[in-house]
Order: sequence, then C-alpha cells, then structure tokens
Amino acid sequence: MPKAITRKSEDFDRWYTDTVRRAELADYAPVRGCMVIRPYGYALWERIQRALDDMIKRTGHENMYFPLLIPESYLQKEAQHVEGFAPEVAWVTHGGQRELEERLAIRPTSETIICSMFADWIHSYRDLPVLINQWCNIVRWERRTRLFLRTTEFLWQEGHTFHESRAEAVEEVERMLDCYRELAEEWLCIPVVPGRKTESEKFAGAEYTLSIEAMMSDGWALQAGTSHQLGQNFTRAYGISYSDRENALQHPFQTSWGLSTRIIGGLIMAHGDDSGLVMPPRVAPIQVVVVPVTRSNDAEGAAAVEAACARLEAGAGEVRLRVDRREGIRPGEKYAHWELRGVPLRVTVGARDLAAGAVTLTRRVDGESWTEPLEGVAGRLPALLEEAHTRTWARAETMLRERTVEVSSLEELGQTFAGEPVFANAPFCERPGCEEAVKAAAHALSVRVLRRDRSGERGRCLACGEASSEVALIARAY
RNA sequence: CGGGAAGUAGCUCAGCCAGGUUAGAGUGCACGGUUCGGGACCGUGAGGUCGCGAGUUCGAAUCUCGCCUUCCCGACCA
Repeated sequence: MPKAITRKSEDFDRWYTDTVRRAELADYAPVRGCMVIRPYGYALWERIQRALDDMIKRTGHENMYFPLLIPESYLQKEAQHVEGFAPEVAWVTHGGQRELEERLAIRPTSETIICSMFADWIHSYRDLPVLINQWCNIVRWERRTRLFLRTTEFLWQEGHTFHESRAEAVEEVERMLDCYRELAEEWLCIPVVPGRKTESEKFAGAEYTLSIEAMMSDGWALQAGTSHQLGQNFTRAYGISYSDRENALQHPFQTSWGLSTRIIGGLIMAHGDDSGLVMPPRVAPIQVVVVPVTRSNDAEGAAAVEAACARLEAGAGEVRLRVDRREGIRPGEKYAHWELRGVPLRVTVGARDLAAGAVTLTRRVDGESWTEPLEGVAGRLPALLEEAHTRTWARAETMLRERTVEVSSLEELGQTFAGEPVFANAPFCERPGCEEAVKAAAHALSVRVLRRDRSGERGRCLACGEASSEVALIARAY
C-alpha cells in the first residue's frame, strides 16, 4: 500500500475508506455490509457510549435489554411501520434443521417487541412514565453499505418511553434530541442543525421525527441522531392501555430515539484531513502520545529521555496518555502513525530539547508545534487538550457557517448546487409537491429538516411562493 | 434491486488478451546490522487453496458458466 492515504481533495470516498482501515478503526467482514470494529474503533465507541449513557441516566432513563429475535406477527401490528421496514428486515427461518412455524425477524428496531411486552406491564397512570433505553445491535438489509455510515449490522442505543400526555412525549423527544446535540457538539466537536423531518422522511409509524444534521467536510449532510414522537400509533396497535386518574382507559403516548455507530463516520468526515483522523479530545481513546527520540549510541541521553517519559506518564493523571516505546521505528514514522489515528496532542521528548529542560508539543488539529518546559507540562495537559477541543470545534463551526447559504427560489437553489455542496436554508411550505420540486432542483438534493431554530419564520416558499412559516435545510445527504 | 468495474502475498498491483517449468514486483512483516528531531538503508528470511464452486482441456491465475464480496453510478434507507 502506498504510505500516504488517498488525498481528501482527490477522492473523498476513497479517502474515507482508506482512513477507516489504515487507522484500524474497522475492516470489512465476510458478509456483505458487515464490519469488524477493531479495538481502536471500539474504544472510540465506548467513549461515545459512556458520554451518552451518562446523559440518558441523568435524564432519568434506565437501561434494559430486549431480545434480538422478534416474531413476525409482532412486527405486523403497526401497518406503516411494517411497510417502512419490510424491504430491509432479515429473517430467521430455521432452528437447526427444522423450519420454524413462524419466521423470526432480526430486529431492525425494537418498538414492536417493546410495545408487546409493556402491554403486560402498564396498567395504571402510576406505571407512567416509562423511561427505558437499550444498547444493542441492529440488522437492516441495506442495498448499499459503507463502513460505519451504513452497515448491515450496527450498534446503537434505542430509547423508548411511554407517557400520560402528548405534551410529555413532545417534551421528551425535544429533551433527547438535545442530548444528541450536546453529544455531537460538546463531545465530538460537530456543530449540528436540529430540526423536524418532513412527512416523507420521518420514521415509519411516527407522528413526527426530529433529527440533528451535521455537515461533513465535503459539504454533504449526515443525519446523526433521531428522536421520534410516536403519539398513540403503536400503543393503540399493540393494545397498551391504562386507567387514568379518572379511571378512564387510555393509550399512553410514546417516544423513541436512537443514535448509532454511524456517528463515528460523522466524526471521521467532519474532522479528518489528508494525514488521517482528527480525534476530538474528549472522546479520543488516546489523548496524548509521547514519542521518545533517542540514539542507540547515546545511552546517557536515552536514559534521560526515558526518565522524562516516565515522568510524563506518572503525571498524566486522568489524561489518556501513551508513550510509544516501540524500538527500531524512527520518530518520523511514529509521528505519521499517530497522526493517522488522530491523537490530539503529541509530546516529542528528545535529548536536544531536554538539554534545555524542554519538550516539543504538536497539536493534531492544526499541526501547530511549540516547546514547553518539561517541568509542569504533565499538569498542563488537560488545559492543552481543552484548547485542542476548542480549536477542533472552531474549525468545524467555521466550515458550517461559511458553507451555509440562504436561497429564496428553486432557480437559486439549482445554481447554488451547481458548485460545491452547501447547506441551503430556504422558506418552505411543507407541501409534498414542493418537496419533490426541491429534490429535482439539483442532483441528490433533499430537505434534511425544518430548522428548529427558525420555526415560525414568515416567508414565501421557495418552490410555490405561498406563505410559509418554516425554514428548510436543503442539502445533499449521506 | 438495476447498470458498470474489480477480486493474484497483510496492502497496492503486474501476469490473463494469444492456457504450458518452481506465479512475480513494490510496500508491509520477522531477524541481524548501520541509523535515529518528519514515513531510513543494507543483508537474510517467512508469507499464496491466484475470491468460491463447477466445466472445457493432456494441462487453467489465464477460457466458459454459476455464486460470493468490494468499488462506482442510479432507485431505497440511520
């Protein structure tokens, strides 16, 4: 393999695949669309999981676990839902040699099994709200797959809640969408646009779907987390009912929300560059790498370098620091190795700097390099990581801002997308015909969301010119 | 799921069209040495059911058919 990965500007898709594989995040498995998440990639997922799981717990939810296999009859009770998922459900038809009397679906999502179980457990308003979550794997037989972004099997969390009132459910989907926003922005340094999906893009069976949309560095949009207000669609279909405070029988209101390993694809495409990954410091499996620089004919110098490395290690505290002590590899190769893996900070410890009591630091996100006294540098690492975080965020935020435009007509939209892809905001009336017109204005365009931050804004729909009160985010999407 | 391309060492590929000793290169890997502040060099060595399965043939990496996987372009989707 060539030493350098494919340049991002040259071929973005190849750059992505090269980076994922060379950085050892994941690799292809023998079954189409399936991937092996390798230790470095899984460590990243565990960091993301931990951050999000804390938020899920903080907002009052409990984790539990439902089975992988779902009887076909369960899946079929909510008509729109079945229809929506029919093309991508994988089925188990045999147990050993024997054909099953009823096929079992490998969960494409768990609403159906969860509703079926909670129908037995919810009887009274005193049983509500139900606030649960599960971390699990999902299988969807996708036509076209890409590592992390769209795989046949993926990992995610799916939250499921049941409430007494629509108002509570509405509040819940907003709250959880905001957790996703917080995860993306505060932890992954990915600025996102929260909003509501159009009818045609919403989850099958939902009253409405909210999502956060992130901009990748090629200007394409990535749906990075979704939150669905399911109303009573499923609770009616699955016969979940309870006696309310007036002893009247009611169906609870329900929500579900999910965030998957897809977000890792988003992290890669939002921050990566020609040298490989750029890890946001708060979730980076390795936050600081120390590269010792020694000469084999200088035992005294080597001892001093090792002593300094050991001191950094001892002083790292909570900082995830690794000293690259591999022998026989020159420093330059180690630099490239860790840059490919996106480690936010590198500390180079060599006899030259050490003679002056100093070490060299290099920040991954902007390549900036400077020297610091060895004394006290370990203690400064958290602050330096924070600065790396701020810069990673700032770079992504600047990109989003600079590549967002306002358009007011289909013609303007078409002209805009004749150039580099951007996020286009436009007044939009939500009529299906107008959505079709938007999609037709340029190749691969779609309405990503109706922006939550601009809901209620008066305007004239870019397609039909009639009064509108929503602003659509229009983009090319993964 | 339609249209196209590809699959030969861990990786990138040559060889295939015109079937014929023991299947090659670069890189990577292991060991030894010289090196060492941006992907070093020399030497030695290991590593292959030529994607899988049938067929044609005295003989198949090479020709034919089927299947699997990957990539690109569409339709579908987190």
